[in-house]
Amino acid sequence: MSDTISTIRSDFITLMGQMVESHGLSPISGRIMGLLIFDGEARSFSDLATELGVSRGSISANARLLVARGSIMKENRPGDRQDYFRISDQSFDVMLQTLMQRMLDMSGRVRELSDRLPADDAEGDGPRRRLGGLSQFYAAMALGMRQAQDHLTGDE
Amino acid sequence: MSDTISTIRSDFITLMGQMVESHGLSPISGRIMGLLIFDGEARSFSDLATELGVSRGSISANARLLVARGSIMKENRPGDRQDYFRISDQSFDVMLQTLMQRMLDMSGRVRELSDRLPADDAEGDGPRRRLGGLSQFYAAMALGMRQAQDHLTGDE
DNA sequence: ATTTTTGTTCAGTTCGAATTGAACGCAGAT
DNA sequence: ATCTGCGTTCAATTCGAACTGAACAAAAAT
Repeated sequence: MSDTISTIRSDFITLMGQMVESHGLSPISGRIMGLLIFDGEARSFSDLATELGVSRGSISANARLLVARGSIMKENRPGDRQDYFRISDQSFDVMLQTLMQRMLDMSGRVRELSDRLPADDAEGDGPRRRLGGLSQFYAAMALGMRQAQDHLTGDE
Repeated sequence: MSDTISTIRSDFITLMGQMVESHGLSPISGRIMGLLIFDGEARSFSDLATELGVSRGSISANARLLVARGSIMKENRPGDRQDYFRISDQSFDVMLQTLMQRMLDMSGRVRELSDRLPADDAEGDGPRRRLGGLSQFYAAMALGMRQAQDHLTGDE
């Protein structure tokens, strides 16, 4: 079988590169996260560029973004000028939080519009009600994610 | 104030064009849905092209996709060869279902990889555990969306 | 028969996000 | 002082998804 650990590792990194697009991140950001999740320990800036086969410029930009989000952490070691990165304990939570925030934003924006609409005429059915429904939809999604969050942090 | 209904309608359509990107749809698909949600009633193929200011080719492709997803419905009227479209009652549910399915897929794909990994050595901490955690993460997201679904269909 | 209306198809174009790569500044080593 | 290694920056490039628009087929109207 070709099921060596390094094959799985490589597959996982590729998979992460694809999956994170639904989180609004670039492929390289996903692959960085994938590599750091798999390895667990801290890896150097150069390692990332070499192992992922991408330019240092890309590592710089993407790593900075991931650090800002709280998905990964930058470490600096005395006597070593290289930057090291490791996956953050909250990396999953950050993903969840980000998605949840986006849902709340959408809910709010739709609610703003629906609130400016005059009351629907006749028996309930009108634009205001429909937009209100969409706003509720996003609010329910956000709530569902909060429950997912509770579920994940609860039994640990 | 410039808060005429048509302004709000236009803003909502624009907003939908932006929001649906997180659902993996194109801007035009979102604007079609936005227009149909706002108006509630059925609109003709030509109306959509004219009001949204896009090519008929785009309407054709995007409307077909939305019909296939179950987000909108095509109507044909006797003695009128135009196609009419209206928002589907399940349009919100389809969005939810789609996202939930994606989460389940991700959970499964990560699980596949983690299952091929040898048991972690030492005290629990290893790649297998971390990938397992990610798989659980996506599973929890899917569960959260099911709860959102229940929440939405429950109190109506 | 011819013209018009309607939706589909697909080759070409547009557009922007992602990535590259070279220039740069900084800091330690020689 | 010079050189080397490290990370940042930004102009240029790549690449693909989204969109266009013209050609087309089908069906009704003239």
